[in-house]
Amino acid sequence: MPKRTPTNPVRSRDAEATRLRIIEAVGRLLVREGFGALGINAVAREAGVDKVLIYRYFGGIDHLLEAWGSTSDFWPTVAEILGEAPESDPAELAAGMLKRHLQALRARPHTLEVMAWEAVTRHPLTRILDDIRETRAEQLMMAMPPPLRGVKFDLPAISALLGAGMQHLLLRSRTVDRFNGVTIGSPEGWERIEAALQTLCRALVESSVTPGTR
Amino acid sequence: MPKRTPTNPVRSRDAEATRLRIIEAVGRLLVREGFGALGINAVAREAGVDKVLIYRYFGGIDHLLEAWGSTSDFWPTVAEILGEAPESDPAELAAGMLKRHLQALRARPHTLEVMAWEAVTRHPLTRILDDIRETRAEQLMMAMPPPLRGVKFDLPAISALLGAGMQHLLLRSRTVDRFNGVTIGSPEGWERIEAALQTLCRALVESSVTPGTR
DNA sequence: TTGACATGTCACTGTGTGGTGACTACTGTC
DNA sequence: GACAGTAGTCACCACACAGTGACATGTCAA
Repeated sequence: MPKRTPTNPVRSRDAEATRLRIIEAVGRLLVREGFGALGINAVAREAGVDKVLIYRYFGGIDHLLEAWGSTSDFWPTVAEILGEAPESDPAELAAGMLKRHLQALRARPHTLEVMAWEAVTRHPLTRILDDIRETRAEQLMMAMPPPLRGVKFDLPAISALLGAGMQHLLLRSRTVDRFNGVTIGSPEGWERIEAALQTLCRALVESSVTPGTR
Repeated sequence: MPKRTPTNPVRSRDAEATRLRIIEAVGRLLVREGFGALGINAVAREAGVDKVLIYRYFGGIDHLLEAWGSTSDFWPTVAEILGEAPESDPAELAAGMLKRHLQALRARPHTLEVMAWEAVTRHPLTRILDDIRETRAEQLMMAMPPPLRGVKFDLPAISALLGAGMQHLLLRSRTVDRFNGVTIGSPEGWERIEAALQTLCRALVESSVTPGTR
């Protein structure tokens, strides 16, 4: 039996650094090519690491993604965009959320790019985002003044609308998809979304977001 | 050399019907699973046809998609949504386009689902949609009253914004992507989009779209 | 120094994919 | 009926992928 000797030089031998390199490779890959390009081989190539190490350290692409999700600054940014401290006035609130969206969009387009990919592909990570959305929606709902609380002013719908951007609602309309009791695709679902969109727009118009203002 | 005899029964022997079955399979697959699931093998499976026939009849997946695009009712619907006959009043126009979007969304969710997929994946078919958008944008631009024509009221940006939905802009922001002279991702690109969005919202608010009205 | 363990490398399997060549069987024309 | 052309079937190739087993080597403690 021939003795096998590695042709490539053995690398750094620093497990923690290697883990980090892998996770960072996930982020780069995700931002550059989206979830579709995410695979064991691709991540291994991007990180300059043998794919066996990915299996050994993370146990597979799903766990690797979870690790990325819990270490990267992606989810906190999402939470921030979705609205950490809701204002009391619904008009201000809607306008504020949209403003945050636009600001984040301008400052960190990669983040929302990944958010959109997530919404489109309905990746397992979607569950995490859904949880964040739901929590934020409840917070916002509770922050409403009593006459508006959850009756006509459809806060969950607005939150969903802004949460991952319109595309989330546009894309998943076919499947029976539920968000905070709104069945996306049903007539009353669309009516609620229409109403929410209108309210949002009114708030935006009345807000301080004007052209040319930075 | 052993004589080869087909184990499966030979099928209908109707080329036109087979072509149609293949094209219809593309539509079903696209609606059900999106562009990501679209492949020679998948289409062949869906159509119940040997993939060799796809190569022979269409010459590959790209040409097959073009054939689907030119025979299905997808693109006419897109053109309709993007606005066939622009109104003269910009507020009416923006509101009308958004109303058409919402109506189409409610009536035919599959169509916009495919549109969104197209926007996300930047599939070769995107070129076709871009052409439609550009044409519509020029039409709308020309239909503007003189004081508004192409100065502050950013019609191409609005058209793009509504064209494939917000997701188009959200997703492709990272790459240097040009639409009607607006470099998506550049500061002035975002400012124009912001302004366009605000104008759109004002138009929507002033339009006849009110909650509960059908 | 020696041994255990962790870290990294290589080789391999199985599966799915896009794509092509070669075969069989049907159909219409002369 | 013989023939050509077309429709359909099968077998195969090269490639990329996810996943696993086995080997080599560095590190650290006893």
